[in-house]
Amino acid sequence: MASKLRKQEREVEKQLEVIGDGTVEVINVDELKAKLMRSLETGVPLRAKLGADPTAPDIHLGHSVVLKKLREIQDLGHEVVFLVGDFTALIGDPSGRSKTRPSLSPEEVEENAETYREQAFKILDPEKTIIDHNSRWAGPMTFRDVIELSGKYTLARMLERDDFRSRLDNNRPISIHELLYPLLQAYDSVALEADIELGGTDQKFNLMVARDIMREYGQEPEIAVIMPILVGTDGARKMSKSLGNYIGVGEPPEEIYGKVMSVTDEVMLDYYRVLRVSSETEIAEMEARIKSGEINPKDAKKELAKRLVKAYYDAKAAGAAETTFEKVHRDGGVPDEIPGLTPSSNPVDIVSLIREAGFASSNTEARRLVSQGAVYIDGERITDIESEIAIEGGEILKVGKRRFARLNAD
RNA sequence: GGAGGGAUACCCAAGCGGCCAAAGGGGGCAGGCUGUAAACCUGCUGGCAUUAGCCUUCGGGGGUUCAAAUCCUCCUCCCUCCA
Repeated sequence: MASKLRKQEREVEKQLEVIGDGTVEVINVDELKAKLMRSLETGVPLRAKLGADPTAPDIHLGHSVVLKKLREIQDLGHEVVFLVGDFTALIGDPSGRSKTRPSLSPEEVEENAETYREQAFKILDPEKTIIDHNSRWAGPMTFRDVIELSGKYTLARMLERDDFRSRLDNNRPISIHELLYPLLQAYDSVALEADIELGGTDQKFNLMVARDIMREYGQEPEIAVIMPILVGTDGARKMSKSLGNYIGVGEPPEEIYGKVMSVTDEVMLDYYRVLRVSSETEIAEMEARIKSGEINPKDAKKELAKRLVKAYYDAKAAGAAETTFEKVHRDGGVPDEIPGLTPSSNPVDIVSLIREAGFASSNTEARRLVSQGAVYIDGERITDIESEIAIEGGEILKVGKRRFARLNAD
């Protein structure tokens, strides 16, 4: 009996470690411990929730931080609910910014959600993931229900949120529905009776509200597992699709590889850490070696790029992406696979050729590229805007460092 | 209900009668260098034609003027304050 108990304790400790690894914060660890203990005793898995806003369907490395944690929890045998915020999406824009997002139709939401799911399942185990939609309970809610829900929270507490506080202080607008948002999200947890909710640090406030609201509804508050936010490829702002500084998990291998390579050395180290590509000790060691000059940061970055491609494709794709990258960027060569192009006339003037290849959106831009020395045919730089190119077939048009087309004689 | 502020190119933001295709920054693109699509330096960044030049753009319409992003007027939208 005593040994069984000890075994359980060890299991709980193990799970706590797995869940806590790489997090910024777990609120609250003691409560989590109690939940885990009870789960082991009763054999009922915990239910972990992740809310997904189906407005921007491309899952990127930033999302992967949270999804990966969810997968780990899943692998511990717990239940994972992937909650599509279709109802919230129909209302409009909840977060920060002033710009109103156009409301989406249910069809659009479903379409986005489908893409989202597909990509999320590159990380989550599709067999063990429960998909739900918050319209299921939020839709039938009456105004009366909403008032009741609103009555469980105060403005003062809402204003604890930095975002709201600073907007209020700076005389910037806060619309009412924005105040409702955390409540709605919190209610999702009530409806699901979630044990755990995942989120980035930017979600901390919402997660705390959820805990409070759950208590108000007589439930045990969920555990907030808070993950770090991943910085975008620009190294300045958080990774997000709308900022265009993201690396999508659904992008082609060469693209992922290349984008990782374009990131600064500093961001690279951050990616190693936040994406937990290596263990903390390995990363620390690597960092020291880079500092001492023992390792070239470039090689560390290549390793990162390769591992990430491997995570979303396989080792073969990673190798191929690396080969292509080396060929193009180190050796100034040509990738194996490049799109073909049959010009509308032969010979063609260089400006039309560039435009037909889609490498410039106007003649002026095409001319600019030529005069900047960005254009090559078979490795030979074209500097004369008037150049007429006679095509025999097989010539390689290169514009800039990374845009290629193979020309066909027609 | 009252008073005020604002809308400028991909984004932020100057300009407030001509010298404005419109400062500056960001982003993007290109070149150089390199360790790479890092960092750094330089250039370009409305379109057509590239010689000159022409056309379109400063929330929308209408005006004033030889000439407007800049002045007047109406409209639309956004924000703030007072009530």
